[in-house]
Amino acid sequence: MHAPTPRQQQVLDFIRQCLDADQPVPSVREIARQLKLKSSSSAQGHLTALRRKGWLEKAEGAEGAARSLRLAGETAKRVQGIPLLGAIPAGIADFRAQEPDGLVHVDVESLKIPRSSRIFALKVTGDSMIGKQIMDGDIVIMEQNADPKSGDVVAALIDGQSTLKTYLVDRGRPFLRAENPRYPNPIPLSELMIQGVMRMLVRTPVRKSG
Amino acid sequence: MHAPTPRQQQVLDFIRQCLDADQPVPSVREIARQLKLKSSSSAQGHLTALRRKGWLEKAEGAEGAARSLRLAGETAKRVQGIPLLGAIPAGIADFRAQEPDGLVHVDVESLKIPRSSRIFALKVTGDSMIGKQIMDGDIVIMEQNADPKSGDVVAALIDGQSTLKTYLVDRGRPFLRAENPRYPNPIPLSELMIQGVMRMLVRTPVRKSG
DNA sequence: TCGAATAGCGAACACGTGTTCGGTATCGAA
DNA sequence: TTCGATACCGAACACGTGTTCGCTATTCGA
Repeated sequence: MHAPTPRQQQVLDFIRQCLDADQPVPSVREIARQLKLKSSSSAQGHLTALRRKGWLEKAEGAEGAARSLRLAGETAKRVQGIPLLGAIPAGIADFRAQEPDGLVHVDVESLKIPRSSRIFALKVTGDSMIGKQIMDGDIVIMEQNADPKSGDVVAALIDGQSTLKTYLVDRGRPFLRAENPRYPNPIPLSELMIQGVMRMLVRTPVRKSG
Repeated sequence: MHAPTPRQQQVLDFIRQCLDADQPVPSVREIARQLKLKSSSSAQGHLTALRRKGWLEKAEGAEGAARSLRLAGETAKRVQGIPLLGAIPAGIADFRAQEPDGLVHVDVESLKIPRSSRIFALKVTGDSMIGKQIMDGDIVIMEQNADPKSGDVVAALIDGQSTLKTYLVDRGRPFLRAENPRYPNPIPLSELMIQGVMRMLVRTPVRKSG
């Protein structure tokens, strides 16, 4: 990807400035006006150069459409709002009714999860997974209805409470383990309900003030 | 805010669908075509109704501009592509030249970082921060030029290598500590260059196949 | 029964807008 | 020197596009 020339950089800056100000993408003539160009074709030249260099894109099938340019690498489709459920008091049937505590925005594409899967997020409480470097306050993104592999972290429904455990298979027998020496020993996977498999972890450290 | 009628809901759905597919906002006639309307004015009617009810907005000063409608409540772009730098071989001056290994997409708004700050991402290698529950392979999002508070995780330039350390202040004297008993002891913060302060951590566990 | 809201049609106007073409000029590398 | 990239102008074309106007029809309360 070639670097933009200084003049082309000004075009990029202006476009970004418009988007940051929550304005629509500027039109060719708006760009020309901003750069004090007297012809729209001058701006057009910079735009085609930037597209050739890969800094700007058009959505597929939007050729000729107004204000349809896009800054490369800033696509929106990658990101989804994921419902953040505090603790899950009941089974999966209640998922729809469960009021999310908020939304977590995550680059879903990087997870490589099939579109058909439902995704939800949990806020971790307690240190039961400290051995897997999962702390109190972390947010885990879970894929519902996924097959866990041995070693995966899963959310399991135990005594009406959703808790994180490590899913392990030993000689063909699956069981769950809490990654903390203070917690009870292996739990045989009998009638437990696996609610989801962890696909991502997000931590936002507490910000000190002052 | 009045509820949209079923027909108006279809318009909203179509607009959202376009945005999710990373397409530009549909034009009046594109909406008409989608709803199988034979006149653009029909679609226009729904749009004005939706604007009156508060479901759609136009950016200030964008009256009459093409494709400048916006779903209400979806104002600023929450997500940004953050350059992922593998290891930083030299000082901050080289940041611009540093070719990013990729982009990490993160909900920047949740970080509450001022717009003026530069943000970058590092892939963690090694276990030097295991005591802070940071593993090999994790990605940390750093804010450049930020004031670290005691206890913050920072990226510091030591011997031409960027490494993660904990920043601590003891009796007014700042120093760095690696969160791993096997690693050397506290490092006095003399001529060290703090490159950034950790604001977020993202972990994507390795996916087993089969 | 009247009126407002909803839903739709067709036509037309006035610009907005992307795009193309031909032309001039400068600068640095081959 | 020639060539390509960069940079800009002016003009023009062809649609895209938002918007308005007049018209008809249905539905649902008041």
